[in-house]
Amino acid sequence: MESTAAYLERLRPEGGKRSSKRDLIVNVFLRQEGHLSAEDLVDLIRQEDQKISRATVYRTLQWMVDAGIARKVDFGEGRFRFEHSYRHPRHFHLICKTCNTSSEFLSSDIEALLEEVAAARHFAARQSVLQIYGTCEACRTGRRPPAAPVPTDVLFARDALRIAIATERSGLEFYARAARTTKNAHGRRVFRKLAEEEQEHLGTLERRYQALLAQHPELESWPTFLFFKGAANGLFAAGADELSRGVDDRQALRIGIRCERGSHRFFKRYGEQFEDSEGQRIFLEFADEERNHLDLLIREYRALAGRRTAKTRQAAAPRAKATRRAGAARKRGRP
Amino acid sequence: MESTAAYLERLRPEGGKRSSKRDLIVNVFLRQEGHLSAEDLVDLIRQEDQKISRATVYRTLQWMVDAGIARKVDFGEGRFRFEHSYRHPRHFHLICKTCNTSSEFLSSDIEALLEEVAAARHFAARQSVLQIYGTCEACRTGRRPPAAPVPTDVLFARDALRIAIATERSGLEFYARAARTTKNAHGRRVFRKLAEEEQEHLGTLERRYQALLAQHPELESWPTFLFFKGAANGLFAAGADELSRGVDDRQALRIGIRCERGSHRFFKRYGEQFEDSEGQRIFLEFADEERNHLDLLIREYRALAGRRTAKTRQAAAPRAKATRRAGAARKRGRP
DNA sequence: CTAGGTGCAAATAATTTGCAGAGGC
DNA sequence: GCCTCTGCAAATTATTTGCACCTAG
Repeated sequence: MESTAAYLERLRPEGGKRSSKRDLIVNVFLRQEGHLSAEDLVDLIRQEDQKISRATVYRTLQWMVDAGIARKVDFGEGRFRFEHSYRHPRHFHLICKTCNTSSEFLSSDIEALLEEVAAARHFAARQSVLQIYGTCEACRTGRRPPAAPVPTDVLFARDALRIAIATERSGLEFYARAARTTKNAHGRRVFRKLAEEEQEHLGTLERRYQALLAQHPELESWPTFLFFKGAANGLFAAGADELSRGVDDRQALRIGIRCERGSHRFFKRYGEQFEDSEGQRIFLEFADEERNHLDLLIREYRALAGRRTAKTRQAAAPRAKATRRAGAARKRGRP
Repeated sequence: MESTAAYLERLRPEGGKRSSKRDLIVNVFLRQEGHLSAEDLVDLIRQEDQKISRATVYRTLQWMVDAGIARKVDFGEGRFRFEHSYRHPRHFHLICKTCNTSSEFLSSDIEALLEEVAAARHFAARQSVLQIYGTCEACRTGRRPPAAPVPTDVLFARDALRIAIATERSGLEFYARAARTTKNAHGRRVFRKLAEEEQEHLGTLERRYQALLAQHPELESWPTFLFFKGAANGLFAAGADELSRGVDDRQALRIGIRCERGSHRFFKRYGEQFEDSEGQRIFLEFADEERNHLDLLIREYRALAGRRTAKTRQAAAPRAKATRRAGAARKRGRP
């Protein structure tokens, strides 16, 4: 995992000079978890160095924002707060007006809808700010939230893994069922192979999830950070549903392709947008895995469609539609 | 349609005194369309009365916010802007950093996802702020946007009508197809009756849409304000799709019930949340219409399920599931 | 030695407040 | 007459800037 020192070295702008003051401010800032106002940070700094000027803190904050180390956030309080990007993915905020705390979440579904809105208006979106104001659970019930805070990137990784696991699990179920129901011997082999691959991926993911849990024992007590309906709950579940209504091997393959494509997109989206830390590695790896599934499915689909086309060409001939679809699938596959 | 005077009378707080200064400020403010800063408003006011103090403008803005006449919005500029609620539904913002203009949209799908996130965190949401920052079409292409601005509530009404029309249209298609495919004579009558009702509603809605268009000739040149996939594109289209794969009358009714329930919820959501103007009336009327469809479908479903249950009870007996579902539907229906 | 970096104090910018007088009910 | 509203000027708050000095490269 990348250290704060390596992270800073990577982001430090060209032509700047080192300075012990700035280093102190940056280090104190990166040690914090929450959303600090400039004043908060001045107070923290003053605990270690009485003489640092407010102006220097402001200037250093601006420097960090320019370098991409910090993000300036506006909770409508009439002043800005700052959060660091180190091991801290992009996110939205829930802001409690009672205790003035904020918690974070990310929703892939919302992000997708935002993109659609921007596209419909021909608007080149660069950044989205989403804040839900209200009262948090702790303030309404009096219960205190769990003690030790978990870094956001860990929550992100946890949820990404959960989504991946759920996806692979329903994928496994889907292919296992397909293997059971198909009458065609080759089809059975294909689906069984796919089911085995899913089984293996599933094992890898579950081990990784357990490892993450071992590192952060309280991890599971924290609420969902990353919301996403697109993969497991949406696509694969619908696919399994369609399957249970009885489809042929070709349709089953097509459903599989649709599902794998959806989850590949999900992992790619978040892998690419990750600025730092473990997250990017995990996600791009998942994206690759999904891509491999997709390729396999497309190859199989192509072969199956070809065989069918040949067979039906001998008998009657109304399979043109299926052949065209196979052609479209080929175009989207690898060369 | 409610006048500004009636609107103010309704919202004016108890125990306050009239004042010609405040009246002037409020009236000038309500005449504006965009998002004004306090300074903008001072400049506008000074054109009509040189002596009005900046402090009074600030105090009046606060008074309007408290009364619900104005909303304070923060575009991250370091100062607040204000927009009035008169004929101006809740919305989100697209903010162009180049020309500093903002345009508005609303997405029922995003709002639904926000509610889910808040519920998952046990967070009592009171208000959501969503801003997409970037560059607008006009700034990128140099083309100027259409001249005469259309009030937001009119755009809202237009899109609501479009959604309603699309919903009714696919509902009509759905029922017409169901009437055509069912073998059962009673089922044919039921679906034909439903199709006729949809036809009539469709006519009403289309006339209303035309009337709105007559009032605002440039209306159709404005981009979508209200985004919603839940009704026409989502539910009914999926329903029609299911139907085309061949379902029996009972299933068709169940699909209809699901669709009508979805669109009823949509209209109720926006009808209830409307603060003012035409919008609320239109939406609640739509909600009622959808509710009537829903009731009719539930009655028919109940009757059909009853008949089936009686019939199958005579022959074999594995219909318990269907009867239980009919019972659940009854609970949700009117007494 | 020289371009940044820093501290201090003053400037700015948006908004609020204390207070004395004006005005509606 | 009382209580609210208004104008003016001063205060407050968050942030930036001018300037003289300091320090790393």
